[in-house]
Amino acid sequence: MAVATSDAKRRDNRRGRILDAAAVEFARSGYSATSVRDIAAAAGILPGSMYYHFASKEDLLAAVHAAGIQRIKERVRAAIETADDPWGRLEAACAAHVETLHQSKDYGSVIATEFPRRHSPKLRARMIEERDDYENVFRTLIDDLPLPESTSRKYFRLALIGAMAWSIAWYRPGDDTAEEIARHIVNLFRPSKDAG
Amino acid sequence: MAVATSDAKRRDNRRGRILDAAAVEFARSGYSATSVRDIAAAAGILPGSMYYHFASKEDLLAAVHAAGIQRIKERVRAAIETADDPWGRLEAACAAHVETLHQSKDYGSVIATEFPRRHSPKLRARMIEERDDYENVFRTLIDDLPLPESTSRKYFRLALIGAMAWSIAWYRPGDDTAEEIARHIVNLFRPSKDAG
DNA sequence: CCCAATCAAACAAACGCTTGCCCAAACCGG
DNA sequence: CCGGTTTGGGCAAGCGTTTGTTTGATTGGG
Repeated sequence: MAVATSDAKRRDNRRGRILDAAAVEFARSGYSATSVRDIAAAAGILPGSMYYHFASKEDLLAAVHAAGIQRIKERVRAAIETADDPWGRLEAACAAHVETLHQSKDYGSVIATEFPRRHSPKLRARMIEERDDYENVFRTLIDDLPLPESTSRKYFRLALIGAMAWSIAWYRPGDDTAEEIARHIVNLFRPSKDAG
Repeated sequence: MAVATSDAKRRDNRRGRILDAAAVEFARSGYSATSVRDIAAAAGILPGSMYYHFASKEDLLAAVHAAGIQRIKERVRAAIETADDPWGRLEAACAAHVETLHQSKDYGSVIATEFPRRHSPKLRARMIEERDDYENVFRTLIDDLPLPESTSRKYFRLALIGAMAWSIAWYRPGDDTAEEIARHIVNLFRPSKDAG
């Protein structure tokens, strides 16, 4: 049991290092512009060695995407617990979302950057499913908000997620923190602005 | 003069056909995943013939980007003229922006999809310059809005443009029209929601 | 001594790009 | 009008490189 765990841990470490390297490279250059050799070099292995752990480059992207969704979902879920009122919970969730998105060593920006449409049907379906599952967290949060009846909660969610995702296009280190960005964005969507 | 015009027209037509094809392919698959052979096939020429009109594949992207910015800027500028009040002008601008972004045969989605960071310094500088110039249109529009002092106009602009840009990630033909999407999004950003 | 894990090397295919050639239309002195 | 010349534009072919992937040998900890 202890041996099995150690084995699994080590395998995960190797696999994890490749996964980390792939996330960094995919985030920097995009999937198509990243070569298996780039990833291997960043992970400190030879290109062929990757294929012991992953069936293909596409499989690697799928793993990065799944891990990225899992992490951001965990962090957002944890952040929600720190607040009680609906708007506070949304703000906490957005702060965690933006923060995770901008950690370059993380998988976040791959999610905001790789469009499902551009990948094979199989991978596309997986990506959409995982994203929908994650976005349901926000769906619930937004359902709990006291909003005017005229406000479309669907567009609220899409616009909010879009505004946050787009931040990776303009954000530069040294700008505001992720928390400040999230607070500003949420405030824009708050009907009674004078409450902020 | 008439002959010269005809010559220029024909040259522009050839060049234009390659440009159109490149825009379509770049929009569908992204720059890196699009080959010169793909573009040539879509334009009905052989791969080598492209290099008579453009120095490189990167040059072709630069031309698509410049043309895309020019078109969307023209349309947004024209749309602004159709309204008088600040919020109406912003809504008209956003409708034109989203509409242009979603016309698949157009160059709009290349703008929202190709991140300057991922290209060579030279091209990156060009892209950023053109985008900034275009975004100044929105900067002016937003400056004219009557907003609470607590509202950051910078984040207003970034969030608004992000929300619209992200629509290419979720929009499917058959959904709402670009005008409806823009109206919904602008309403979300309007402080007095009951005015809509 | 075994077997999980990695390396070294190479594969075929696709890549961006270059070159040399060719045809048709435009040009222009006579 | 003519007919030689220029030239815009595309074709055919292939350059060297890089791509994702495979394979067979090798290694080292349990």
